[in-house]
Amino acid sequence: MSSHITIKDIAKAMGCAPSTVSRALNNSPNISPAVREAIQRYAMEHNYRPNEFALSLRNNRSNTIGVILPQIKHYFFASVLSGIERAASEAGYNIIVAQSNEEYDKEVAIVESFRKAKVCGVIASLAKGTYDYSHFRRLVDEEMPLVFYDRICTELNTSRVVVDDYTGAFAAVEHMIVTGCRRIAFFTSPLHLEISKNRRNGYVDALRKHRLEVCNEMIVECDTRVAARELTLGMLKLDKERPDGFFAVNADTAAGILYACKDSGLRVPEDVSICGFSDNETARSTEPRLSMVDQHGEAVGQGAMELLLAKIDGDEEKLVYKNKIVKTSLILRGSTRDK
Amino acid sequence: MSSHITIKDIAKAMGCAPSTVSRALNNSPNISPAVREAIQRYAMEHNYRPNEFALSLRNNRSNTIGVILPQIKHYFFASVLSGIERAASEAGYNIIVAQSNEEYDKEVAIVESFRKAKVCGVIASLAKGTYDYSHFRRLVDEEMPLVFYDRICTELNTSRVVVDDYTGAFAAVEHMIVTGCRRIAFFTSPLHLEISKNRRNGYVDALRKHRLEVCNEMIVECDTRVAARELTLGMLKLDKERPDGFFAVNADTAAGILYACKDSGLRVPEDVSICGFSDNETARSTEPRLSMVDQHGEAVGQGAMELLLAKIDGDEEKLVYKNKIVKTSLILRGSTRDK
DNA sequence: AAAGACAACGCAAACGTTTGCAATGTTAAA
DNA sequence: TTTAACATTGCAAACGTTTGCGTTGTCTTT
Repeated sequence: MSSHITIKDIAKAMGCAPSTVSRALNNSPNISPAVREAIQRYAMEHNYRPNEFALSLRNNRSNTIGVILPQIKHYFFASVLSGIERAASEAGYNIIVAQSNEEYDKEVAIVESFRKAKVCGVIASLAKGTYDYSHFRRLVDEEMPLVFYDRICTELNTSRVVVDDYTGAFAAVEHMIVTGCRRIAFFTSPLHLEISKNRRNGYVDALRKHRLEVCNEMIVECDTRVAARELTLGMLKLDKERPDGFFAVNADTAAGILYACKDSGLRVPEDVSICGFSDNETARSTEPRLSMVDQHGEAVGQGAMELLLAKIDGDEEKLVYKNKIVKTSLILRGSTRDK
Repeated sequence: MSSHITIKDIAKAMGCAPSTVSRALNNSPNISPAVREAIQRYAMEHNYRPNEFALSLRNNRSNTIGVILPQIKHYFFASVLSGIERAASEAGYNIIVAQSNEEYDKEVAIVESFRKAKVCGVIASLAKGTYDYSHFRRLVDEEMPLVFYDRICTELNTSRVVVDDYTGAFAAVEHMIVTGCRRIAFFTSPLHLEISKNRRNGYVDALRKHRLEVCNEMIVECDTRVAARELTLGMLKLDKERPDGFFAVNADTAAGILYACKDSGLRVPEDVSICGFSDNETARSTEPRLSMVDQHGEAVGQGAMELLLAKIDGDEEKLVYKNKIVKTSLILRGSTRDK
């Protein structure tokens, strides 16, 4: 009883051929209005739903988009996924989701499973350990629409969505300068990463614009809370030369800095300003709460989906790759001073 | 060239019928070993992959499991999704993911889309606004394997995975008692929710076990940081009667309590102990960091997947519904005292 | 009135599998 | 040597669609 009605059933009931039913349901002009309406009404009444497998088999493509995330639990990626899901849902696509757990092998396996599932597009962010891109290259060779976000692959000609790291960092650092900071330290993740470079450039250019010295000792590779705490305590002992502002690559690091400052008896933001990249729950949970650069993960996800749809739908545009840069915004909270 | 090879292609190449190829690849005993091996070798060499659509069409079921989340961005749900993804991947299933955004209408639409996609099972957690369960009831009526997690539906006969709220709360409160607390307040989400009731019971029973008074003024409905802060400030003014311990329904609330205590000049944990339910980033970001009950979201996800697979695979077991209760664990950090 | 045009519909193949059954060929038993 | 049994393979239908092409039938045109 629950078994779904098919086009053949309708054809039998209406005394016509399946092809007629198909055309009627697809509003083909070759079907007389009377018949068409009768068929459509019957289909409606009997809650006809086309069988997706049959459609997929015939069109050789599913109605599905594959999404690869390095880690689902990570707030930024969860946000991106949320944005993708929303956009996909609006466009009538399903998404199948898989996480690489930052493992290259898993990433390769995922790509393979997506090919098997014949998804009609892939949205991906690279695992940290991925240096070989041949699995993605195969997708590109097969003309599978592919969009990278955040951790993009610069070797491949695909659309990309990235966060405006440079401008975000620039704005944050400039805000600290304008509100009185003169010696701003920068805690960064490894500088071979694209995002680190861009954020560093933003930091440096903001200093230069305001004619502040760019001092190499102020730029340190440090992106965990524990390390940040230690490092900060050391830097604050510099007494006269101590930083009066910190710009951190992520919220955890910023939190470590914050607590080190408080331990050192410094007031935040009166004595020291702190600002970080990548807003998340952590930044909203300290006291004072941390001023942060918001990456707008959901916008990234939505942008990726839009680019992907453009490639899926577009015909001649299929070969044109576009980049989208999602603007960040500076969320001012208690760890920086007001103007 | 990239177009995949089919069974027919192999048949043509080997000079036999497609059915023979099919049987050979499926290791049917009716095929002579020589032919079978030749075919398998050919298939292997030509990287044959069965067409999933054709399989799905024939079997009338996809190789996919639908997952419904209230909010992907929420840490607990992201953790659950991560667990589901891992388990599904190991079992060879794809997952399609959709979020209800706590909206009833969206949830209904998702269920419908899952039916269209003919997923072979559904894992779901209810949206807050869902009081009518007919969309899920339809799934059950159609014998679609269905498992609820966390926000379960008690009206329907399905497998369920829940967190052991009672024991988790009991353990947390008992720990505070054992380490010296005598007046413990409980900040809870609305008590009509199942989880609230269970946690309250754990709280009450722990007090009773240790012959402490259960005082109604100590149980307050409050589950946001801002409200918690206000409320705590008020309670701490009770001077002699002030609480010396707080148990909060979530991390945000616990953070609000923490900062109110510090504002009041009380030391945590020396003067006041604080413990919360649902560990997440927030709890790891305060100073001191918050002792929390960890819900083991990934275990919840994995458990849900296991129950679902049991229903999908099991034959006579298909109608047996099982419950799984995931044990919590108490993570002791700086907001409670040691024994 | 005959022929052409056109509207409306049906036939059948195709997408890639699986599987019940029939059709071979081979071997063993009588 | 005949027959039965069995191993091996092929045929064809089925899953639910879509679509090119052929077939009707009606209407307009000359």
